[in-house]
Amino acid sequence: MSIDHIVLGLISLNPCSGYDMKMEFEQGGAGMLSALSFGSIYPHLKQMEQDGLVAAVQADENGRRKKVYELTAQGWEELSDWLEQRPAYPIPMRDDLLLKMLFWGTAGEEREKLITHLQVRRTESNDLLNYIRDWQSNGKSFVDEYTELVLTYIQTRMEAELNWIEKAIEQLKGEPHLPVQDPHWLSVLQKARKNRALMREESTQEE
Amino acid sequence: MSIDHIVLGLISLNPCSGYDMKMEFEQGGAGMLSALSFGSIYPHLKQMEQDGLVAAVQADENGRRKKVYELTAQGWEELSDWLEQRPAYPIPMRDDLLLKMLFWGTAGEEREKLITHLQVRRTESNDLLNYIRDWQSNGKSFVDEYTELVLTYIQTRMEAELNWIEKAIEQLKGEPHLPVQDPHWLSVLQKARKNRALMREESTQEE
DNA sequence: TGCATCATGTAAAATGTTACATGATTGG
DNA sequence: CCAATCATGTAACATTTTACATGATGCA
Repeated sequence: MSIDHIVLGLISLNPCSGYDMKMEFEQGGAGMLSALSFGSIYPHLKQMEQDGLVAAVQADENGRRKKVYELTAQGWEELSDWLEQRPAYPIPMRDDLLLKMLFWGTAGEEREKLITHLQVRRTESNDLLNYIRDWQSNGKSFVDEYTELVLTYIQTRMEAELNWIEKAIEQLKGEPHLPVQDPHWLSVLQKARKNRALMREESTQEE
Repeated sequence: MSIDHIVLGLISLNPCSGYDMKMEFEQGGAGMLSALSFGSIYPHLKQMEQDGLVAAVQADENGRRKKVYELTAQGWEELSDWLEQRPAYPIPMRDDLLLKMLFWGTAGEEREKLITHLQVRRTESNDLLNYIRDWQSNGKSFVDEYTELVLTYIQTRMEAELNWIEKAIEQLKGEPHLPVQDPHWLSVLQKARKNRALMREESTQEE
């Protein structure tokens, strides 16, 4: 997969300009699956035009100069080739909240703070879920059978996340659990390690 | 969030070397949330040592030279600061399969091929799910209450995905649906656009 | 008139990956 | 003894974002 394929796909839905694409990423449906900046979009379009994948038509919409791109035969070809290729398995999502939770215990952070993080996430995910629900019946966007399946996927994923958040918050409001599995006694050693580091700091400052 | 924070977190779990971290990303639990290469890990560790966030101890494990890193007081501090900061909302996941589905209709691809893609994905996701289930009771890895919640999250997400795949395959085996929402008649215009592009190609070749 | 939005583009800076170089040790 | 794995590191390369430059139009 590459940016070029996403660009090709967007144009296949509807001929559009670089600016239109950016809007699609920021406010449209494509934004849920990818993000792209102007500094990336324009040079790519330029290159793709040189390669004969897309063709620009100088269009003037409401008197505003605009370069609207359409796919060439070669562009349709390339898009089709990509679609048929076996999709790459998604690379791990770098999720700040989850990553923090992984280290929450050893760093000895307060449970209350983590609950707050989860509540914030709940609000944000809920907003996004509502946005997607609106989106597929907003009367403006193109939604075919395949798009609908993608939207269902994202909704399902969001709903599963919200359920999990609810349960996680409930659990964290209760008493802390002991480690489930800790064959090397890391949770025990960890406190000593941290204290040692802090001690060393003190003695250095005393010098 | 940055790589430094992930590195700090990994060391907080257990003092380790650059090589250990890579292994953790490839085969351990951290790999589900992030990926990192040697070319990224080593320079970062070097920089972080200079900045006083970590300290290297020349350790020899089984006669093999090894640089094991431990957090300094400043390192613990920095980790703690990051953990308390409001987590960034995860950036859109660039999922090849979903992206392809978004463009499947306009490109006029065959439904059978998409079903195959979904079946492959089902197998891969199923393998990953089994791996995670094993992981939390493999007798080797550290799993505390927070880690367990993260693992539950990933499992929930995977199960939701597998359910969705099942339903999607069923639907695609049936008759195609008409677009749910298409205010600008894109699906109608699209065929003409593609044909026009292909025609132009032919006439060019004839010259 | 002046600010927000539309619209395109470039160059510098940041960031990360791939490929390579190096060398020790374990196990078949 | 030779291949695989352990282990660290660098430099070239690829890619992307950020910041900046430019200019037109709509509207208050």
